[in-house]
Amino acid sequence: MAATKRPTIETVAERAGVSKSLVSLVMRNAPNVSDTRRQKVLDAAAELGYRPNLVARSLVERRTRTVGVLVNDLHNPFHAEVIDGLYESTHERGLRMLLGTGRRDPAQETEVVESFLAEDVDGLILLSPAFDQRALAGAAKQVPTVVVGRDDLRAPRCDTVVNDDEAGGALPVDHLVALGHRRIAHIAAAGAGGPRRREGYEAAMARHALDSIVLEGDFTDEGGYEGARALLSGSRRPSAIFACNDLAAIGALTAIEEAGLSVPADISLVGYDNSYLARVRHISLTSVDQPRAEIGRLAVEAVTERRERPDTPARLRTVAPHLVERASTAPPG
Amino acid sequence: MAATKRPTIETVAERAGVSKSLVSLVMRNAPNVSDTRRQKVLDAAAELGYRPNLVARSLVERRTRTVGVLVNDLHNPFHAEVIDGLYESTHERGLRMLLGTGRRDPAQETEVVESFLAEDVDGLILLSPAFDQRALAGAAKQVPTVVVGRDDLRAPRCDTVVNDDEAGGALPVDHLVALGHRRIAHIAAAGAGGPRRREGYEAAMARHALDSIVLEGDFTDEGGYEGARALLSGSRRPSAIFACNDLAAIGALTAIEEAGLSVPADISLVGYDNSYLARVRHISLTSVDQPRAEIGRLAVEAVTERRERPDTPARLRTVAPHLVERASTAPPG
DNA sequence: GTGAAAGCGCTAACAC
DNA sequence: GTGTTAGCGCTTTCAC
Repeated sequence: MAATKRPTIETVAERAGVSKSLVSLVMRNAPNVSDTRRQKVLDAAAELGYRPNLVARSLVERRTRTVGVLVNDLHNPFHAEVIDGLYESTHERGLRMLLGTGRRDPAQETEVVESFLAEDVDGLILLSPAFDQRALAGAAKQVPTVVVGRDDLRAPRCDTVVNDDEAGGALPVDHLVALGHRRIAHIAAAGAGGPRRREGYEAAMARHALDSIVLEGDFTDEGGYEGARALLSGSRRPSAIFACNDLAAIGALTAIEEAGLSVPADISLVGYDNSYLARVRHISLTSVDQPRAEIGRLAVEAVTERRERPDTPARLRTVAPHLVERASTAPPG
Repeated sequence: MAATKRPTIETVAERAGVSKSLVSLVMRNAPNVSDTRRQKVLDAAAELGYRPNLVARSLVERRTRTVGVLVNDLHNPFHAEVIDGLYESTHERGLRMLLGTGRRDPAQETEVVESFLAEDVDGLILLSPAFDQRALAGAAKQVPTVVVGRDDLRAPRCDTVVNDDEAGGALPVDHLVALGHRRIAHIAAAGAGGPRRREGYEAAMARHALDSIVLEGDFTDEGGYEGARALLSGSRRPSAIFACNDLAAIGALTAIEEAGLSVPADISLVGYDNSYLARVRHISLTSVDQPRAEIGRLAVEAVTERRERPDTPARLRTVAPHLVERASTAPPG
């Protein structure tokens, strides 16, 4: 602050009695420096509390070692965990992380991306953006860009990292069938991985020669609640419900209990995301887990690889989901 | 990327046939520019897709318009929401947000703060840091620093923003007493606001001439579960339980149901944080809300104010919690 | 191995 | 109102 001025490379050079370039080399652990002088510089730097100014370094290197992460919804616990994974891998590679959110509004998201670009970020990571194709293509032209969580949004030189939602949609079916269930319903959702999960569910049901029972819902508590109510009021009640995500599953749980039924005695329930919610003992929801840390790792890898080879074709990276069994599923009563 | 080089202020100046400084003024909406030339510059910039290089600007202005936010645990839904509030207010003031996490390890946190300082951030916002006094004082000496969520960590020129946990601890008691409860237990926790909440609880109980019943737990599901089990197995069962946070309340809920009792018929239950969990209909937990958006707003305000007047004494900003009533509390059966 | 000099893209004085 | 000049603090040729 006002009090003490931040020391510069020049101050250190004078103090150590060497040139600025030598200090620069030492601060970056360059190999070709004699041990005596290196130590001299290090001592001087330590005494002065010198820290290289990253802004100046970024300017001259024309790279900031920063990635811009755009998240459409920070409240979503799933995203929070992906961010955590992202942070881990950026940190490992010595990258910093700039965070922005567009609140699901394409105009705001564009604005955030613009500011990332102005900042000269090394890469852009977009978590389930609400973005349109054009905006994405524009960004991808300027900087390594990767979309996470949507595989319907493509652009040249823009990489994608997704969980294999189709495989994920099949897992609950296989699990429930193995337990003995035959009437397995799905509460579906549009957007993000919803349709893919549904496709996976339907394919798996067909594979087991069972009839699909699909109800349109959404990714919310409310959507799951309404969906389950509709299912329970129908003529032939399902013995198991697979909801599009954990939150919808909890909504379904509420409806099931309100109907005087219990989980898993009367109805088995499966969610998706293996979020915080699913892990709470009181809920203990069987759920499909997306490996978040790996998603983060792959996204950062995509950015760094594209920096090195900007013109390789856009690549889709997929991670495999797996089922985590908990107390909400059991053989049919 | 490699393909198109990013245009600079010079390119725009040539294209528009004016000087660099004029372009600079226009890009920052300076008032004293004639409309004709302003438009000329704007057109040239648009044609070239020019965007001022923020890194260069930061270097010369000696400020980055960036705040570094250190969060000890991104998984914690409470923090995620504070970050959201923080983002809102930084965004409003044209600040960008750099995010880092130290995973509750003081050494890692220090490292993150070091990198923020090297980056020349305008301010530091630390969410419940695991930091020690010394490290904090060091940071606060260099840049406006504010600690959020801990009031036991002070340093000169370092501001603090906390929820008034003591007041928050009293709210559930008043609410429960109003409903007719007299045997109200508290599951306490050490760390963060735990002790203050407990003090608030104890003071309120005393005020109502009731005996405190406190059980040491922690901020986890498990802690709440064990705490509630102990309370339920005691000779005189409480008619209401106030847990140190929502997660512990959910743990207590599990224990209560396992004991064959129900909420709120047999036991009323109150949590703290009014998190995502409390709002899920299936849980519908009465809980003490900390105004997260306001916390974020105050933290950013603290940073900007201290930038202007670095030497004002450290200031503690407090926000008032309030109780959100839901289905988990009712008059004693 | 080490130092001198140039310049990254921008803003801020200062002239006109 | 507008243009010119001098840096911001660093890395990077390029000599030595």
